This record gives sequence, structure tokens and C-alpha cells, in this order.
Amino acid sequence: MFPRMTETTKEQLVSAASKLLDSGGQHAVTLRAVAEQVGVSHNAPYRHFPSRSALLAAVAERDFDRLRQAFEDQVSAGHDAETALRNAAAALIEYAVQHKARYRLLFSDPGLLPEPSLRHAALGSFQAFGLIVSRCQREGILPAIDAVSLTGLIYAALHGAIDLELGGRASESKGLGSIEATVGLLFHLLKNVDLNAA
Amino acid sequence: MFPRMTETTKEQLVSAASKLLDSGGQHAVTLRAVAEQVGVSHNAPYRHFPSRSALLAAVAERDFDRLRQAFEDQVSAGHDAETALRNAAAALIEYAVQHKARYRLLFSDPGLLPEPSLRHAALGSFQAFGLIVSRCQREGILPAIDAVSLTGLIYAALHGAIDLELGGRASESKGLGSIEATVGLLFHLLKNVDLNAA
DNA sequence: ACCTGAACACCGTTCAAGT
DNA sequence: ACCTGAACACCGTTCAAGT
Repeated sequence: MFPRMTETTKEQLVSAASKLLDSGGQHAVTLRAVAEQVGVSHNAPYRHFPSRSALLAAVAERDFDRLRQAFEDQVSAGHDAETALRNAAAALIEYAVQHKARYRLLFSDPGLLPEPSLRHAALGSFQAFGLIVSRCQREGILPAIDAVSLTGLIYAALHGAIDLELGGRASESKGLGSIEATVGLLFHLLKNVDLNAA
Repeated sequence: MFPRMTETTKEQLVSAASKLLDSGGQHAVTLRAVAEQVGVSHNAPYRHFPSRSALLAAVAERDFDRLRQAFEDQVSAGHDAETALRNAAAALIEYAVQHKARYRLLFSDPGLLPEPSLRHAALGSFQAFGLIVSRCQREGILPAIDAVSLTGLIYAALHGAIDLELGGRASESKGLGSIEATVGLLFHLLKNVDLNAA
């Protein structure tokens, strides 16, 4: 099957909501504005989504799938493990910086409805990232501890650096000059962990 | 001077907003609800704060000061450096878990007005935490790299672990079973960094 | 199956007026 | 200096009705 040239109304609503998130943030995504962009009445979205939250969940699910794809591309790109890890981190950082409100929707918004399909998409992107971490461990770039725990820690640190930056909390005076520098320091330190020392 | 037994209306508004954040989250902090708790009309808050955002900024500033105090207490408590670091992290985690909406207001909300006094309070709490990190470096518990950068990295990782948990993103299947475990792993790895190896 | 128009309760904010 | 009541524009959501 070729993809349809025209989006369904439902897809158009998701795309319009994404666009509004990018241009004006969460605040700007009102059902009325979304409906107007698509050219339907202010409550037509309710024929496709039970609530505003459900529409935002659909935006998030689509983006989680795209992130998983980006991570999987790095797994199969044929680079060495460390390059794959750095590229994956860079891809996430670029997504966050260029789509701030969408990043926060996916990784921080406490109002995001935890529908099973969304949780599945979120876990999928995490696990794709985890494959890269595991490969780094096999190549000795990262310490040989439990792979899932290590992936969780790196994911958390990466998220923390990104979230502080997006929230305007990451000033130079807090040692958080750039997300890249913070993440680079993390990888540098992890690379030099020696658990056989003591 | 002894503290007054009665709060001014302004202080009452800040306290009421804090309470509403704890009980119902950001969503529940409407100026109308705040005013009702204090017993004034729905727009009386405007005699004390120019906007809802400014009221929330006042809540944040007070809490940043309290966090700085908690960190400074650990500095002067007479414990060894590692205990001070672990206690400081535990204090932040406890604050986050018991006051989720307030934690996110301080460390994540992009709408928080960056007034100079608020930025100053935020930086103060960061620097108090940094003093503990520096002491750990002097005692050889943490790697001897630039102190501010290391503090920034630890702050970011701590924030990431907390924020993912508060947002419901920290499942066991993502290696994020508990904030304490993730932070414990971070400290464990940092403790075993050996930059003289290669 | 999908859409519309009117309506409801709620909100942040403004304003004229009161003490 | 501090407060009140009415009002405005806006929002999510519901409902009766249309094709």
C-alpha cells in the first residue's frame, strides 16, 4: 500500500495539534484552534477523540514511534557503538530543542493519559535506545553492569539535562552551559569507570 | 524580631497556593480557589500579585530558600562528605515526592517568571548543593574534575530521575524502579571513575 | 459515521467603585 | 492601601439536531 495523499480528518487533527505545540506551546493547543486549522467546527474533534488529553496522547504516540525509528536507524547504520550512542543522544537532543513543547509532552507532562498503546510506544523507544547502550557495553565503552539499569540511568541523566535546559534552569553558572557538554561529560566519566579497582 | 503570629494577606495567598498545589496540582491553583481559601474576593489577589504566574513565582522562591537551608544544614551537620551528599539527595527526593506539583513548578515549569530574585534563590540552592559535591571531591569520593560541571551533571541526573518518576515514565522495565536506586547507581559509578587509567 | 450551533460552567484579567 | 462586584473574552465539554 502507498500512503494516502490526503490525511483523514483524524490525522489532520493530530498534525494540527503538533504544529500548534511547536509554534505556541501547550497553552496554544486549544481544541478550538486545532479545529479551526483543520477547517471544522470547534467541537468536531470530539467525533475523533474523547478529550483534549486523548488528542495530545495521539501526538505523543506518533512521536515516540518516530524516535524509536531514529534510534533503530543508528543501530543498523554500521557505525561503531560509541558513535551510535552519540548520534542517538544527538537525535533526541535535536528533537527536544526543535520541538520543546512536544518533548515535554512525551517525557514530562503528568497529564498525558497512560493508554496501553502509548506506554507501548514509549517503551519501544526506550528499548531501541537500550540496544545501543548494550552494544557499547560489549565494546567496553560503558561499564559492564545490568544493561537495563544502565540504560535507565543514562536516559534519566539525558532527560534531566534536556529538561533543565528547556525550562530555562540550565545557566552557565550551574555548570549546565549546553546539553551536549553535560551529556559529553557523562559519557566521558562512564567510559572511565573501573569496577575492578577496589 | 519574632515572627508575626499572623500572616499578612500576601503570605496567606502564598500558603494557600502551596496547599492547593499539594492537594490538587497546578490545575487546582485557580486564583478563585486561592482567594476563597484566604477568605477574600476572587480578584483580591491582584492587589498583591500582578498575575497568577507571579503568585506561583512567590511560592517557588520560598521553596528554593527552604531547599538551600536543607542543603546547608547537611554541610554543617558534621557528617562525612558522602553521607552529606546522600542526605542532601534524599532531602530533595523527599521534597519532590511529597510535593510533586511544587517540585515541578520549581524545576520544570517553563511558565515560571524568571524574576531576578527567583533566579537568585534558585542559584543559591544549587550552590549549597555544590558545596557538598566539592567536599566529596576533596575526600576522593567523586572525580577531581571541574566542580561546577560535576555539580551540574549530578543535579541534571538527579532531576531527570525525579522528573521521570513524577511524570509516571519510570517503570521497572525501563531500569527506573525507584529514584533512590537510580541515584545510588549514579553515585556508585562516579565513585569508581579513574581518570588516571588510560 | 461525521458534523454543526447553542449552551454551561469555569477561568484569568480588567475596571469602576467603595473604605 | 486594600477590597468588592460586575463584566469580558476564552476554554473544555455536552447536547440536541442535522446529513
